Amino acid sequence: MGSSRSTIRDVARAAGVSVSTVSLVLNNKGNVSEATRRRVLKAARELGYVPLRTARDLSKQRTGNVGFVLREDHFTRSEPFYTYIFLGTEFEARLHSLYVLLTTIPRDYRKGEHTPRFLRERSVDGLLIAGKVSAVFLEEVRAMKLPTVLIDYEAEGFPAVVIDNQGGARVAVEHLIQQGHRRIAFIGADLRHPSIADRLEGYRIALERAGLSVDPALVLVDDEAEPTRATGQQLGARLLALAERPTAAFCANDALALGVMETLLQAGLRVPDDVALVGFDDVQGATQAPVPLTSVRVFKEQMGELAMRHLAERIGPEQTRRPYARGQHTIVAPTELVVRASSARV
Amino acid sequence: MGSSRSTIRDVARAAGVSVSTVSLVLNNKGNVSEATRRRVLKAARELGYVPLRTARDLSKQRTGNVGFVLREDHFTRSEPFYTYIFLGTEFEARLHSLYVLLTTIPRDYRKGEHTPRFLRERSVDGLLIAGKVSAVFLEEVRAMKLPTVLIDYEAEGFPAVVIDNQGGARVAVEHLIQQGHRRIAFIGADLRHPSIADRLEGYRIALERAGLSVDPALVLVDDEAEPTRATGQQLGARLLALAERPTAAFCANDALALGVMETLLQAGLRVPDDVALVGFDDVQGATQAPVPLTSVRVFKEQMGELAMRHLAERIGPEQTRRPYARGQHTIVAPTELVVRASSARV
DNA sequence: AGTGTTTATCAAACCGTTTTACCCAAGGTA
DNA sequence: TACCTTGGGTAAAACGGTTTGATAAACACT
Repeated sequence: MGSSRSTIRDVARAAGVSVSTVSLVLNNKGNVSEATRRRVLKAARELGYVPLRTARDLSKQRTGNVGFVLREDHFTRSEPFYTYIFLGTEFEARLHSLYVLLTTIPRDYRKGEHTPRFLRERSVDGLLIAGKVSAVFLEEVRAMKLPTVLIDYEAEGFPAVVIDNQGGARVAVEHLIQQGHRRIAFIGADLRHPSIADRLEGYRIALERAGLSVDPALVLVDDEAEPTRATGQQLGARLLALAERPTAAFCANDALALGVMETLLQAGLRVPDDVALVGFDDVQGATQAPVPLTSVRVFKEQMGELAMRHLAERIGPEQTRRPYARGQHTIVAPTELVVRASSARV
Repeated sequence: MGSSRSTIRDVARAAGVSVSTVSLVLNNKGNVSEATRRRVLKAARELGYVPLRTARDLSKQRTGNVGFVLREDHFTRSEPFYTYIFLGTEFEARLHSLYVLLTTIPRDYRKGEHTPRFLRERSVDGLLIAGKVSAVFLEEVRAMKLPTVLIDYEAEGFPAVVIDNQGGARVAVEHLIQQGHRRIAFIGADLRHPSIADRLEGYRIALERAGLSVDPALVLVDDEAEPTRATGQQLGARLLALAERPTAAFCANDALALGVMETLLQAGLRVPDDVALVGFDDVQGATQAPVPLTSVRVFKEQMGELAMRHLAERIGPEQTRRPYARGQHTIVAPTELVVRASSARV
């Protein structure tokens, strides 16, 4: 009936050694003869021994948890972008024997009021923050001196894992150029968001490298709007109204691109024949669009993995916490262009 | 500089009492005079004392965690149904001082291979399972004798929190009847899914109560398909082909309803004038449909809360674990009809 | 005054690990 | 032979709480 789980003492008794020896074996530490090591491992296996986390963590002076924070509106939006990132962190966490505590914070974060519980209770060894969050929150985190890694966002003093926005955009636009396009529009929203600004920069670089000039009239941006489908529809209308219409458009994200596409199709234009379109993010809806959308794919799980790995390195084991090495701070996750019908050869 | 966090001993010293007394005060236990109680609380506050979770949990012989398991494809689908449920559990967990460990399992779960880590390591006190999962997994869980609550799914021997599918469907159909409709179709998919079967049953009951007979020709079901938008489009076509067309349709979920709507509109019919539509779930897309969709709203966060509360009761404190009381097992979460344009008065 | 009962408090044991400091025997060196 | 090392092992001290059992003081009742 040996119902309740077995402890390290049981293993020690079964193997005929001391508790400390068992611990040493199980943690690959100290000098243990091959013979004893085997006896211990055998006993542990036979008893189905699994160390108790709470005991181990208490002893090791750590919590064994990391927090994953993102804005609620980001988490619940229909494109599961951050959900995939979370899954990536969860996957990598296993390799470091960490548990991930996921929590959301409101868009308009107020200090004490919304502080995640695990921060108040100090029951995480490190923190992952996904997406743009309130500066107030970042301040609070900074003050806690907790190892932290940002994902898909950047802020002074924090290491981060970000999309290669500029590179991805460049490749996308180079693709359009290669398809023979010369008049290529940029469709964007709020440029204060670093990702969008970087994508615009990638657009510029691609044009310049190809010896094409950047026509300001073709940079269609609504600086007050979010990069949504609705915004895309409006910008699509502006594109239609242009005196000299471009033959292609690179959109800062897929939502915008799908909005533009909708407007164009409704106006009777054809994609890609009249206007070719390329988006960014490769969301689920990209394949199901009326004209499947060429887009820049982002490896979301991979970003989560990279962030978690980086965080785990910072956390331990054994105050390995190296001094901040400026420049090694930001990890850039690669992208990939996925070509579909919306940019087929002219 | 008192850098490292303060312990219960610091508080005891500051308040001039023993460690045990501090513990008693902080847990509202035993007899403590009002004077000492205040001294202790004051000291704790001034030192910013927060009990260390690992220590507390080790001592209390619990882990302080509960697991939240759902299928990966459910988690990452674009309608954030389970995401909201998760948020509900997270919210309620705070009240019980529990942490929620979220993990996904694959659709085709294989025993040892995919077992969630926290189950192997036995580092949860209880388990929440959301949505349909592999029977193999449920077996494994059953064998662990871990307090468990299912959400939006049912299985023999497990308590569950489920949507009031039948009641919600009934109210939806009663609404259509009240609008003057007499020929009302049912649109559904795989009836093996209990929710869909229950919604069909609610449809039947509403008709019968109103003295209307159930016309088998109006029950449009594709038993081999998933309840998706695409399926809705096909069923919409079948509806159009009907000799005597119904004036309204109740759809087993919003995805189906939106598919039907698309087909109807493309065929030149008008909603609700020619055919009124009602869905179920009240997904995000319901408001943004060409004709905003009347739907049965499900309180997802609330379902999460209910499940977590129930689980917390089962877990403890103090072996409160009452013997299973059959009948108290299933908690039915209420629904609410949200009327929009798709079912406006005829 | 003596005897139970209740109230308020505390010392010590305990939870299951890791880690430290120490020990002993064997081998190597001067 | 006397004196280090070193390899292999252990007992005991953390880690920071909770809970139990004992105790002293205050109170109530004959």
